[in-house]
Amino acid sequence: MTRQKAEAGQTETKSGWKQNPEAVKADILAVALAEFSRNGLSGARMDEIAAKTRTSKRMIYYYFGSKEELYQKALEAAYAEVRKGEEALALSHLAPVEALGRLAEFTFDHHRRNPDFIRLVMIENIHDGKYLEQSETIGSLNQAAIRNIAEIYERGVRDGVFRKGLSPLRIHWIISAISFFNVSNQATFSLLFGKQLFGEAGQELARQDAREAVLGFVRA
Amino acid sequence: MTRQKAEAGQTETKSGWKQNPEAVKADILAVALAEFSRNGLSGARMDEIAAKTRTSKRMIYYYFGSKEELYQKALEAAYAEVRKGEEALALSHLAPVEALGRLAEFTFDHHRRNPDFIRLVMIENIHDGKYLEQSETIGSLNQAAIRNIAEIYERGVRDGVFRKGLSPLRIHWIISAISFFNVSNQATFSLLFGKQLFGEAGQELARQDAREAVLGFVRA
DNA sequence: GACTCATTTAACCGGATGGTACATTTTAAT
DNA sequence: ATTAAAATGTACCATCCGGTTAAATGAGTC
Repeated sequence: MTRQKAEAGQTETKSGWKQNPEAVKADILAVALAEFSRNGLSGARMDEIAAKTRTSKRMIYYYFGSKEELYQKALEAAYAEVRKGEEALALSHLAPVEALGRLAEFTFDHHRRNPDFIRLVMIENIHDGKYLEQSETIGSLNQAAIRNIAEIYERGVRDGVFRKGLSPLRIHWIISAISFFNVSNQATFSLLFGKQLFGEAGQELARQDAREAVLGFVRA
Repeated sequence: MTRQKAEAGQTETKSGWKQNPEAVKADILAVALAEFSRNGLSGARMDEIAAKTRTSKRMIYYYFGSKEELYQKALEAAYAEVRKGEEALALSHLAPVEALGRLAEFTFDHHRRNPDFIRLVMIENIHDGKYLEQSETIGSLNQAAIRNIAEIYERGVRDGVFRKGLSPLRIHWIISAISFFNVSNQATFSLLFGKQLFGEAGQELARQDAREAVLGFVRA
C-alpha cells in the first residue's frame, strides 16, 4: 500500500498527467486504512480522509460508493498486506521444537510490526466481524498458517517431543492470542500494571515468554 | 450495576417518588455501559442512550456533563463491576500447580462471562487508554491479582515444581492474553478459521488449553 | 477533430447529533 | 408558609457529516 502510494506520487509528479485511477484508488485506500485504524468506522471522518488524500471526497464516493464500503475495502487491503509479510518463513528443515519456537517468535514480531492492522482487527471485532464476513477475499492464505503448524506438529509428535491429542488450530490460537494481546492491550495493560513489559527489554522478555508458553503447551 | 438498577426500579415503583438521583445515575450508567460497549465512543448516540433510560437526555448532561465524561464514568463502573467478580477465590490452600491451573481456568471463565466489559476494554485500547488514564479509580484492586499470583508462584518455586526467573506480572500477562483474546477476537478468528473452538465443546477444550499453556509456561 | 466515456471539480444539502436555554417541579431547611 | 437549592421536562439550536447534483475536463477512437 505505502509502496504503491509512493510510486503513484512519483508518476504524477514526473508526467503531470491527471488521470491515474489505480494510483488514486491506492492513495485513498492507504489514507482510509490509517484513518479507520486510528478512529474506527464511526470515528473516522470522510472529509478528513479526503483532505489527507491527493484527491477529493467526490472521488472516494466515485470509486468506493460509501463509507462502509471504503472501510471494508481498507480492511481487505490490510489483511492482504499483512499476509504478504507472513510468507517466506522456511521452517521444515528445523527440528520441531526449534521450528515451533521460531514460528512463535516470528508471529510475535510480525504482530508488533503491524499495529495499524491489529487496531483494524480490533475494530472489526467490535463490529462482530460483519464487514469481514461480507468480504470475498478472506479464506485464502490463512489456512496456510494452519498447514504450516500442522507439518511441524506432526513431526514433533512423531519424534516424541510433542504430546498427542492437540490440533494445529489450537496451537495457532495460543500463538495468536499472546502475539495479538501484546499489541492490542498495550495501553490498558501498561496503565494497570506498569510499562515494564513494553519497553525494549520487556518486549524481549515477552517474546521469549511467548515462545516458552507455546512450547510448554505442546511439549510431551 | 444491574442489581442496583433493579432496586432503583422497585423503589420508584413502590413509592411513586419522583426524585431519586442515585437511581437515575445508576440507570444512566447501566444504559451507557451497554451502548458504548456495543457501538464505541463515537458510535454510541446520546439520544439512543437517553431513550433507553428511564430519564431524559437533559438529565444525562445534568449529571455527567458530556458524552466523553459519561463514557469515562461508564468505563470506571465496568472495571469496578468486574473487579467484584474477581474476589473470593481461595487458592492458597491448594498445591501450586493446582492453584495456578484453577486461577487460569477461573480467569478464562471470568472473561467469558463479561463480554461487554471486554468490548469496552477493546474500545478503550483503540483510544490508547486516554480515558482510563484520566480516571482516578484505577490502580487499586488490579495489584491484588498480581499478589495472588506471586504467592502461588513463590510456593511453586520453593517446591521445585515451577522454574525460577519468572515474574508474577509475566504470568498474569500470559493468562490475560489467552483469556482476553478468546473473547475479543472470537468474531474474526472464527471467520478465518471456523467456529470449532467457540462452541460448547470447543470452549471446554480452550479452557483446558489455557490451563495447560500457563502451566507449561511455568513448570520446571 | 468530433464523439464518447471515464474521470475530476466545486458547490451544495438535509438529516443526524451533541449540547443548551428556560421554565417548572420537588425537596429540605427555616 | 417561605425560600433556596437540587432535580426535571420541553423545546430548541448550531454544527457536523455522509452523501449528492451538475457541470467540466481529459483521453482514447474513428
